[in-house]
Amino acid sequence: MIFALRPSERSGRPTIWIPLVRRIREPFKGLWALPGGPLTHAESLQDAASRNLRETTGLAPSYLEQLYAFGGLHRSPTQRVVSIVYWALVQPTEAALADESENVRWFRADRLDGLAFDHNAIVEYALWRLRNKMAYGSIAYHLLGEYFTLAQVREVYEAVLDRELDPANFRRQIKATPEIEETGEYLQGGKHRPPRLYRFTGRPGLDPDNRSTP
Amino acid sequence: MIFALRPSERSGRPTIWIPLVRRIREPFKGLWALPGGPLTHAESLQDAASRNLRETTGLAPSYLEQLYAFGGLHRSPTQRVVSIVYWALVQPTEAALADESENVRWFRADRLDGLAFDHNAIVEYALWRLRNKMAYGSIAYHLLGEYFTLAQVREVYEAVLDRELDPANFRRQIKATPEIEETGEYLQGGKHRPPRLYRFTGRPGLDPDNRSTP
DNA sequence: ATTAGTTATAGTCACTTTGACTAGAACTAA
DNA sequence: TTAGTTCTAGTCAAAGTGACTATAACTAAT
Repeated sequence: MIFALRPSERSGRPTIWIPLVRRIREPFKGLWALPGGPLTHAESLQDAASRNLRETTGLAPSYLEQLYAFGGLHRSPTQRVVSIVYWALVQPTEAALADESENVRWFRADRLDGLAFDHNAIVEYALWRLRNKMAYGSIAYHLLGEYFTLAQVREVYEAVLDRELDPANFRRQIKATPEIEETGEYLQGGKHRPPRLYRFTGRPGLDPDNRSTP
Repeated sequence: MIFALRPSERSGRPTIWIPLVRRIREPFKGLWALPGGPLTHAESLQDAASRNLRETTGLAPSYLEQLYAFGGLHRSPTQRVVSIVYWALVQPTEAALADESENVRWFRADRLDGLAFDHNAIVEYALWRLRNKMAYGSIAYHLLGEYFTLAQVREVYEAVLDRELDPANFRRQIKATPEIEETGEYLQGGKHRPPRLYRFTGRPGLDPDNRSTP
């Protein structure tokens, strides 16, 4: 499951979107589903997730993490399927490059319905995890480019948490995190005072399965 | 992976222990390993975890949650193995009933070394998750019986976080959580003022894979 | 019966964090 | 030059936290 920021159709403010692929065979032929594919013998779980991501959407994520292993008995009507689901965050520049076609399209993550299999529940759970991680850790920056303004960070938080935040208080909190670095640059071109640009210097935590990989 | 509270050999204060099983065949024959087994076609992931737990140790956990899916290429020297690991908390009364034998024995979770496969790394990760969950959510109570004193809760925190906590401040925090209910009972038999007994009224969150199960 | 020892429990105090709010700074567009 | 907008720095009260003190309530020893 891939999360990316895109401007809302109406307000133009950033919202959370995910790409889905259309099922071209049974079961659930014609319905939209999460991209995915089989695990081969020669690749780790994370490598398989990366590869499937690239093959179906052409995306290379800046953040990739295991979400959950789903293995209920009746997930697919035809056979027993165990899905080890990963979720990714991609930066806007990346997301813009994603292949879009008749069978691959972006949707707003909070307005999905009628997906194949149990994919609606999976998206729900991923959104819940995203909100949790956001409230605690430093993950919002993987949805932005290398340089960003504090207002952009706030918009990410507002999009994910679905509520407005006080600009002054939010700024105070972000500036207290040591991983955010001030740059000398300013974003020009707005119709107002130009905001300072910042940079994220932290590294995402390694997945436990990859810790001992050389 | 099963966590339970047991008194330390030296200090007698509660510490975290897990049961391990001895490998009776190659690879890693003779080494200690986490209990586990195959997933059959007719059971969900959680059911399989429960069953394997019961079959190897005789335990029925009061708390069971998916930990992580491990699928690195070289986890086993003989074949490719993907392990979907669950972790459980059991109450002391339960833990005392566990089968112990030549090939099943309890170990201190923080003093393990030389386990089979990548099981050392898995235990490390589980302990990290346990500490995290403990600091935030209400999970410590699943390691205790139905009734407990606030000092017992504090000892659980101290065992998992591996540091001492101020009794007065800890008490203030716990009493602020609405899920902890005062009972009229007191624990008798100590050589000092008898502490009040409390009860935990919260329910553990459902695993996402089981949400739609009837 | 009294006292010492131990833990339970309540409370104080300084310090930090948080949410609501005010105000000035710095830019663009009219 | 002025109005409009956002950026940015503050203030202030409320709530939470860590260190600490003091009293309550029991048991065991004298």
